Amino acid sequence: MKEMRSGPNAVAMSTTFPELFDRFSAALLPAETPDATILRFRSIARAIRLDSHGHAEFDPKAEQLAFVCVGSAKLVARASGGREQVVSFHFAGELACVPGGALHAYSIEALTPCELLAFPVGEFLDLARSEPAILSEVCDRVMVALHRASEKSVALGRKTAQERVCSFLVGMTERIGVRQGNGFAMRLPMSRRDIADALGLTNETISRQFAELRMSGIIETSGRSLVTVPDIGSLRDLGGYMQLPERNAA
Amino acid sequence: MKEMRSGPNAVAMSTTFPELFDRFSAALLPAETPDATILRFRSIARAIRLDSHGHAEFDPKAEQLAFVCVGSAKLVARASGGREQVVSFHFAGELACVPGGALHAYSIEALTPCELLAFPVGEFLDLARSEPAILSEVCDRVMVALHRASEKSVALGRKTAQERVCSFLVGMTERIGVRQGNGFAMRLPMSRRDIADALGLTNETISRQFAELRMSGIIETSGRSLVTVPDIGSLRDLGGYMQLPERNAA
DNA sequence: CGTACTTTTGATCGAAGTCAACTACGGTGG
DNA sequence: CCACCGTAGTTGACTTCGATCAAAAGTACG
Repeated sequence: MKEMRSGPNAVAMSTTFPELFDRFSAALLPAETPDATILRFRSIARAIRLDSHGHAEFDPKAEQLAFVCVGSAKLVARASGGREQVVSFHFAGELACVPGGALHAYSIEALTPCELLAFPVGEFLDLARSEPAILSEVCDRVMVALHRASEKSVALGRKTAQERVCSFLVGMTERIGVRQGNGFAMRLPMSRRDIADALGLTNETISRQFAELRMSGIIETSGRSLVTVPDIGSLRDLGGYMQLPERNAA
Repeated sequence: MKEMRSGPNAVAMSTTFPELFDRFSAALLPAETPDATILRFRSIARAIRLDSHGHAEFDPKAEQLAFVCVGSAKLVARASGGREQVVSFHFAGELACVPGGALHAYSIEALTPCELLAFPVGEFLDLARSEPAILSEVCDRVMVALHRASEKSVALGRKTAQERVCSFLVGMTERIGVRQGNGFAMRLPMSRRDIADALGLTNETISRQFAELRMSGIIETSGRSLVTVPDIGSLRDLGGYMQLPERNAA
């Protein structure tokens, strides 16, 4: 029971536990799941409510699955010397895997007010085993996370600052962008610093890259968080991606 | 059937398909799996035999699961300008996830002569759904891969060259090292260049870091591939890891 | 035993980091 | 509603770590 500790900004909020759990079960538990199983998932779920910038630390030995019910969050790893790496960003409806027994310290931090359900992986998978459809859904989601991590390692390992920023923006338009003519508009919930920590850069470098992209008309910004991309193609061209030979009709 | 294309070094080798498949099924299919299911796995498995440095390209649209039956391999992503990132190394008995529909081009390349079984993910998971134990095992392995990727992104995003090399060596001792007194010895199947491509550095930098570690007595080397680590603790201290507060007895 | 490739070592360069100062956004209270 | 203030973001000057370019030395292969 002591395995989760919430940070200073952890705060009571509106949504009730049943409401949170409903969002989880709507997303991950198939309709035909027996009530008994649902109840057992309920009994291992732990609600975490975070104010903006609030953070949740977990027992470093116990791996967790965290379902984001509302809001958005980042999964952060800490290395020596206070260095932070944002491993992934997560939006409502997504599942985050918080490693246990790792050599870095992981935590989940809220980008916006945020409500999560955390499950110890072991017990979660034990239950899921009784319902292949759940296991299959979890497996799919973990694979998506792995693919994102693979793509990201290319950026972190081999790309320039500009390419990293462009790939980041391409990825974000796909996840939270709303179509706008030829391009996209989006409200980024994370700070320049968060972006820097995700891309292995500094906030100054992010700022400079945003400035350049603004100059060349690739993006427009308004306020701290609103970004519009008039033409997603030119942004993608700057992402350092492999030019795929496939060019046939969909 | 045209989804897999083997490179110039793909070559015929000793192990027969039934032998390869047995290794796969011993690792991933539980004893109680019905013969019909085993047969269906067999029918979607595709054997890939690679000479040292041979490579296998896959249909970029179709995600694959590749089980390494014998030998060792690297999962490589290619970005524009011929840049390569080694996403992960894999040894016999491990499962590699080759992303499909990605913005980079992925391939598997042999470090040593190597034999794989490749499965299209969709069909694989369809079959696995009938046997929760298989799904559960795959899920576990994919999570391990995700954790490694998370830890690696800390290295790529926030660590110095020396810290990256030390974390790499720490990870390798855990995977292929053989205990030797206080430390470990191992034969690294990958070249300096492979290590560089995995750590987001150059082969020159790897060479220089190895030289420094040799100087300070942290490692000893013999020939190109033999590395011994007299004291794993001092190597770990240089890895830039979080100094975990946990210091209690096991 | 020779030869081709990998590794090592050295010298120089450049992209991003660091340090510092200034600006502007957006939330709070008057 | 507007003025104020703290934080986040921007911009500039300089530094640094690892990349790049080049050449020598070492391995392991035929």
